[in-house]
Amino acid sequence: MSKTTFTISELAREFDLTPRAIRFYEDQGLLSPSRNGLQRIYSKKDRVHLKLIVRGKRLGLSLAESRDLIELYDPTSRNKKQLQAMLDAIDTSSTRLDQQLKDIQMMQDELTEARKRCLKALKESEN
Amino acid sequence: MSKTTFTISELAREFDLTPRAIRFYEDQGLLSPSRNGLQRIYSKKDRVHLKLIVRGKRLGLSLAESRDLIELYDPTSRNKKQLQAMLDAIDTSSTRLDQQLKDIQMMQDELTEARKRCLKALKESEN
DNA sequence: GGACCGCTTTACGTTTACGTAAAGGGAACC
DNA sequence: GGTTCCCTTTACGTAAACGTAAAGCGGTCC
Repeated sequence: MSKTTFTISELAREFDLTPRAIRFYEDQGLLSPSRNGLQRIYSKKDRVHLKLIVRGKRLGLSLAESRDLIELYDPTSRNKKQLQAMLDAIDTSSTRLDQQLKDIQMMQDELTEARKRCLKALKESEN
Repeated sequence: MSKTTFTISELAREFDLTPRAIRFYEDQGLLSPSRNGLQRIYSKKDRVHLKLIVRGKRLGLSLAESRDLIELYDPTSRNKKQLQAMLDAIDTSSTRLDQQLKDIQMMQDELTEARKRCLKALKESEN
């Protein structure tokens, strides 16, 4: 049976963050751990949220944007208007990801060229 | 014959930036326009640099990181050690882009699932 | 020659995402 | 009961990336 709760330092180690950062995410409404006295107790759900946060960070999302994405996770107890707004948000996110995909492709191409030039310069310096 | 020089507001419009931002990039060493008196005159090369900057921004790069990438463009007048450092930097960048590619793939998958759940909730609300 | 326009510099302000003390709670070990 | 951990709160500090006045230069249109 796998672990179901985590301390702040466990999660900090796992995701290479500081406890300070994790508390800050809670402050910004991205996490909501339960408590044992003063100590925070993180659930599997919190861990999933953290995973989304660090992934978002690698893609340049702000914490506010990651929070919005996290909130897209659960469509229950929403009215029709809210559901339509969710669909729009999903489309916007997806469009952005498509653009990032193109950007990555172009950057990779340019890096490949840069590498070629670099190797050429290395060869020419060895004469 | 295509345009070879640009004013700051032309580039600002083209890349959807403010003149203030463009001047800031120069301040940080990413651009080096020539001058006509006080006025800045941007070359095609500057424009290419700007394009790299905004692309980097979309991928979450800092200006310092974009500046490093821009400097990878020209391997001339570098010694062997510098060329080796350039190759390492290229590898590091490429690895990061690979990770971002995976992140995008996962996010797209999750968005697809979120959309499904959303549509399902919409249907169920229409009974 | 005055008004406007676009560009300039200088400089202080702002947001985001934490870092970094400082001071304390609580359980565990000796 | 003292020390050691690991956690906590409060609060001020900081780096990055600009925003935002304020004040001035230089050409041009009327």
